[in-house]
Amino acid sequence: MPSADSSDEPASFFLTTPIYYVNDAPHIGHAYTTVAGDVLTRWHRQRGERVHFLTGTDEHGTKVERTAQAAGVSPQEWCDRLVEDSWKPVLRTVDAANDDFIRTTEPRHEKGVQRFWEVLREAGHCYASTYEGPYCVGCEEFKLPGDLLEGGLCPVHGTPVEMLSEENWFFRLSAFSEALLAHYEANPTAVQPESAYNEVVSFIKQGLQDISMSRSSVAWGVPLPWDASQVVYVWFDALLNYATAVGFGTDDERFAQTWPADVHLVGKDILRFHAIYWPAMLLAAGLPLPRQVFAHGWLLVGGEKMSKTKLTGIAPSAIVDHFGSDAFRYYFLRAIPFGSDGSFSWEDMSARYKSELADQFGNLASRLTSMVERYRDGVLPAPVPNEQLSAALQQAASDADTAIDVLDLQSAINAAMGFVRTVNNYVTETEPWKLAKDEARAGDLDAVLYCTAESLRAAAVLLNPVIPKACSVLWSSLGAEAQLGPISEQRVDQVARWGQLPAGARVTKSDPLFPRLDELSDAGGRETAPGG
RNA sequence: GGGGAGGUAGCUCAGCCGGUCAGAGCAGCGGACUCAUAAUCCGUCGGUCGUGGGUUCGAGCCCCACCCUCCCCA
Repeated sequence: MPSADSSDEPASFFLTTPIYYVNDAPHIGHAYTTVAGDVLTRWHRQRGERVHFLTGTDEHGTKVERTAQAAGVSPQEWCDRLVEDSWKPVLRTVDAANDDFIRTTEPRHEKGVQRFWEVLREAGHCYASTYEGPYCVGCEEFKLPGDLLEGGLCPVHGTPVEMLSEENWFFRLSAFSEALLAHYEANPTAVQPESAYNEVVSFIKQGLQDISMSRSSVAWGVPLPWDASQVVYVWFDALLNYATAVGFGTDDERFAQTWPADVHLVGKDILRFHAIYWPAMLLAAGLPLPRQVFAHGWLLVGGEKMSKTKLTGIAPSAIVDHFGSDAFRYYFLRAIPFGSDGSFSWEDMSARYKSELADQFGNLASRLTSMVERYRDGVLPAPVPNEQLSAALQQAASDADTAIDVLDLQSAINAAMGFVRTVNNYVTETEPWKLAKDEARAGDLDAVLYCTAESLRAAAVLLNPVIPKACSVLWSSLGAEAQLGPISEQRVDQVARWGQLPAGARVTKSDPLFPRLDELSDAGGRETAPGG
């Protein structure tokens, strides 16, 4: 994305996760999206761009209302509790540095939602009509055809649903088929990966139907400004968070500066809402469309999609408590091509932790820092050039940066880790421990130690978006902090400039970056066993 | 019911428009080395490419049928 801007203003990058349904129990699927967004935004920050990373919670709807009632509290109290006790802690668990957290029950959101639909209604994009659909009396709500069990039974009650109708307001979605198609034909990367793009385009080609955007049977929601008997249907409320969070309806100037989003990260299950309904809403309002909707795959456990009901939902903390947040972040992005489904297993997680994080990366840091301490009293020798390592670094940095542009997080990580491999190889081949035994070769030893340290400096910068805690420790351990400033301010577009670590930097051996862990107890155990 | 994705070494996966395409990483095995978190480096074993047909001089790669998994729509 070359920004043709000639100004000195740093590019801005606005990225979102979906807002998570507050009533769900947070599992690793939610954390996966959040982590991917966090890594992307950290990378963009290290490009020197102004970044805005948004996440939040979706809090309206009958289900919330009902569970709150069952718990004997108001829906608002119920949401407050879930947000504070369940959702915000997940961000800390996975070490996510979001810039904002929007809740759909906040005034800034509700105001924006009302403003938005008011605009659409005035522009003639809404009309009253009758909605008819399968309705479960037990749930007191309409179901989507896809929600029903075999034979048209309610998935909650297992009882037959009835066809019921109510007066609703409709959004003229059908009016935007052409415009959406034209947009996607002109912007083939606006929905990624390609399979998602194809799905969206063929769905639009089937013809879009107007869609009910309000509900009269629900109380916990944003009231329509012109019809207080109805609330905005939860999706048409939730999607607007991306706009209301950056000022739509409350701070027009800020909104104009920030919108549109560069990337909406979504799970493939909610692709249609983001790639069809949402852009159509924006077209209706005359607003710019998001530059890209990226649909990532499912996390599978034991070959099955995770779900709360099947007990396959794993809490992020279950993994982080054992492996740490860095390993969590690393594993899911490294092991699974972003955009594809991927399987999680404790075995694979353990194997990658050990082989890649501990043995390849962590151990390289140990090798270098021990040798500098042992052979040079912890004082880094003077910079010397190194063709081979410079070239490898240049390539890795460029490959990683290119990969990030297309959200290929796996390749970005592989590029950095490939460089780590090169450096391990370099150390083995140059045999500094032998040089150390020969006074006459002190200069050669200096060179090897410097080149290895300088390579680690670069590796730390490149991996910092993914494993920030470990890289920060390494950064200090290399004595880089004092000379070069905080690692988070190191630019990825400058990382390949050789010779940044200065002579005399204080190198100290730290605790292992990724210590060996105890074997996980009982084979295949833990709470991951697909519980019968 | 319609549409789509996928089934390739023990594991996770690459294989673009058919002709060194039978590959990588991990695991396993053997060797080198000792700075290091028993780490590193090198070498190596390993697959009738879901099943059955077909097209072709030649097919994981094309066609048909079937089996299995998953997704979307109805």
